[in-house]
Amino acid sequence: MDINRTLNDLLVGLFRSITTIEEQSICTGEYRNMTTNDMHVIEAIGTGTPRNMTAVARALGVTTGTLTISMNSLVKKGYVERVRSEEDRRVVLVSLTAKGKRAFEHHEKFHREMIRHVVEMLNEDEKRVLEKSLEGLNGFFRKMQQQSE
Amino acid sequence: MDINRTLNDLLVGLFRSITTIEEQSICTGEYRNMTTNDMHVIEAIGTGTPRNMTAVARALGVTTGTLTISMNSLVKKGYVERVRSEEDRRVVLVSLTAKGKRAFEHHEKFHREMIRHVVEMLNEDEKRVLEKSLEGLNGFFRKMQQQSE
DNA sequence: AAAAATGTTTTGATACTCAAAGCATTTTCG
DNA sequence: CGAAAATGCTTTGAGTATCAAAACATTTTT
Repeated sequence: MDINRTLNDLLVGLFRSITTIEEQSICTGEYRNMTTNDMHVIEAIGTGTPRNMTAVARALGVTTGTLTISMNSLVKKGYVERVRSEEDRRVVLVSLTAKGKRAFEHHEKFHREMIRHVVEMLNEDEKRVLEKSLEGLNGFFRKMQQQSE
Repeated sequence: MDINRTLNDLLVGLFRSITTIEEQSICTGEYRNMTTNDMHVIEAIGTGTPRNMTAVARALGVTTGTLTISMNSLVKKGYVERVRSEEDRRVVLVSLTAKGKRAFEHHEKFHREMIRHVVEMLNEDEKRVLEKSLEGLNGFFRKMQQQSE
């Protein structure tokens, strides 16, 4: 079962790479003062209609307390806008500023390039196989996660 | 090109799952007081002959200052042993204690299980496609890394 | 109207990170 | 040889990230 060894090494290597490279290639230039965490928060807020803190926190898997801290920094850096909801004044709605949207787009582009690079070397059948494998993996992990809850 | 979108979502989801599940399933039981970071340091030290701080720090991609802090905690928790080298008294050699080796083994087992589960649900062709895709990703990251150096 | 629930922020504590300064030891070279 | 440079590690100072629990404001329930 040598393929197991290979897959393991690949996955481990990939993990190390993704964290470091994503950081290196995203938090640069105009976005130099942005951390990886900032980027993930921006990604979770998205470019649609404003979202409240609880929803974003849940999407990120952190507490709202933690998210408040992140937002403080993002607002100060000019990526995010905070508005109290008029309908329910307990709620805080967050959304991306123009600068925040540019950063979002920058991140998306990184992802698209990454995918393009992988997909480029696969034919249609292989793409479908990859999709199926990844879905299987996702299912497995979802199951594990539910088990431990 | 809707498959690109799907693949991207799958990869992003997968990445999120793996980090949380790894944490949940490793830092438990006997290893409750261990952080993910602790685990990665233990992994980098390995079960072979003692290694010096600089080598371990480089393997982890952190500064030696950061590693010193991690080591303080790991030594206090009883996972790691620190010894000044006799040949070159500037050098500090770190190695896993018996408890540290058990933790290492526990982590390895998690990886093996994960891979086993993944591989189990793929046939030979699918395995090869997955391998090829992961290699593609690795290639992409290597290229990016070289660019930014 | 009082009590409970909800949404967010604040607080207090711990972990992780880096750059730069400091310390001890070894190597280099005049 | 002996001073200067280099090496290996730790400490320091500062910033970010994290959580649980307490505090606060507002809305909903009773």
